[in-house]
Amino acid sequence: MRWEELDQEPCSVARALAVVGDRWTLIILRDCFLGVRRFDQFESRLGITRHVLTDRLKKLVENDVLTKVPYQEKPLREEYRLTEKGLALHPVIMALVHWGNTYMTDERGVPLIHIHKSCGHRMSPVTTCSECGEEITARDIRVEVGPNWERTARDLIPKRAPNQ
Amino acid sequence: MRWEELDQEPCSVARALAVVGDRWTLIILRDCFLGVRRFDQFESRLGITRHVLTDRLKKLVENDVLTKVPYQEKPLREEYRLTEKGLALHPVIMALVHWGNTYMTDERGVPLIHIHKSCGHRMSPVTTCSECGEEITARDIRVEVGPNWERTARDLIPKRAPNQ
DNA sequence: ATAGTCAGTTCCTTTTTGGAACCTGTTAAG
DNA sequence: CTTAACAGGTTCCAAAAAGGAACTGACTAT
Repeated sequence: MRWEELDQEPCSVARALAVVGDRWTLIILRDCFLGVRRFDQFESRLGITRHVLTDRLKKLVENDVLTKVPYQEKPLREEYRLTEKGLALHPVIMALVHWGNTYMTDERGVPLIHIHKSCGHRMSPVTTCSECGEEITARDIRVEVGPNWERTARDLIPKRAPNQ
Repeated sequence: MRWEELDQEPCSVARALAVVGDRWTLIILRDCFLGVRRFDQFESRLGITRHVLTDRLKKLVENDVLTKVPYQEKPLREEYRLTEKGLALHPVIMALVHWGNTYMTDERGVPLIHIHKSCGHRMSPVTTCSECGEEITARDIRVEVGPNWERTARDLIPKRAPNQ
């Protein structure tokens, strides 16, 4: 499968990754959430090549994750800001940060900490059920095929091997 | 910056992405969470080339996200299972699914639905504060440099541009 | 004896990335 | 008035990664 075909897949993970699933995009977005907005800031902070940065920013704008906002004229200069769709990726970034903090830190501990403005505490993200509010883990969830997908997507959920 | 240097970065997102940040890895892990465990199942479901699949599975095992478990001898056959570290990526996958469901669905609606076993409802993931339990969004969080990082990481949080 | 299964490996071509230099419109410095 | 700096790119080429197909090796089933 080629990468461009991925957004056609009957799977929201695949479709999400068609937009944000490459080597650099999520790191660019991490910087967006830290307030970085300009081409040269991304470039110097990330160590990304200009070519790839141009391409990724363009794709993020095309997919309505970022939007270009002029901050001066003569010459026209635009900065990149997160849209609502882009801001909605915050849980993804937070989940990655939390996993990195848990499993990938060295003896100095976590590089950045997150303060919940309204309660004032240093926090970590907890994924909960929208219906009952309980914390959820992988073992708490059962996956089913969506109502309009029965016919076309019978392989979305794999059959278990005999020994499973 | 080369990709292999990314796990040295003083940022948990970068370190997490050093493990799971490439085009295929998170799709492989999505299938792991659906119960896929064998090489040929991944291959036929994903449309990935064998070469890349071999490489990604090997890296996931090296990083202790998956583990190889023999399911037969003569000839030796091993399947890939999520470790605890791998299971801990569930919030990342759930966040991606939810974002994909919200912004990338077509007229047929979401392909897969998630049932919370204990409450029985169809649910979506909500990211909350570990300290007060409130739902959090990007605007509710302030980021600060961790206690042991003041000297080395003064650029982790960018200075704002004058017009911001 | 022949075909099939599983988990790869090898070989070759195409695509993507890394890295450096160059371009365009404008303001600032000497 | 000439030169330099800045912001946000584009162009060019070499290196790395991915796609695609065929091959391997240790078995099992027909």
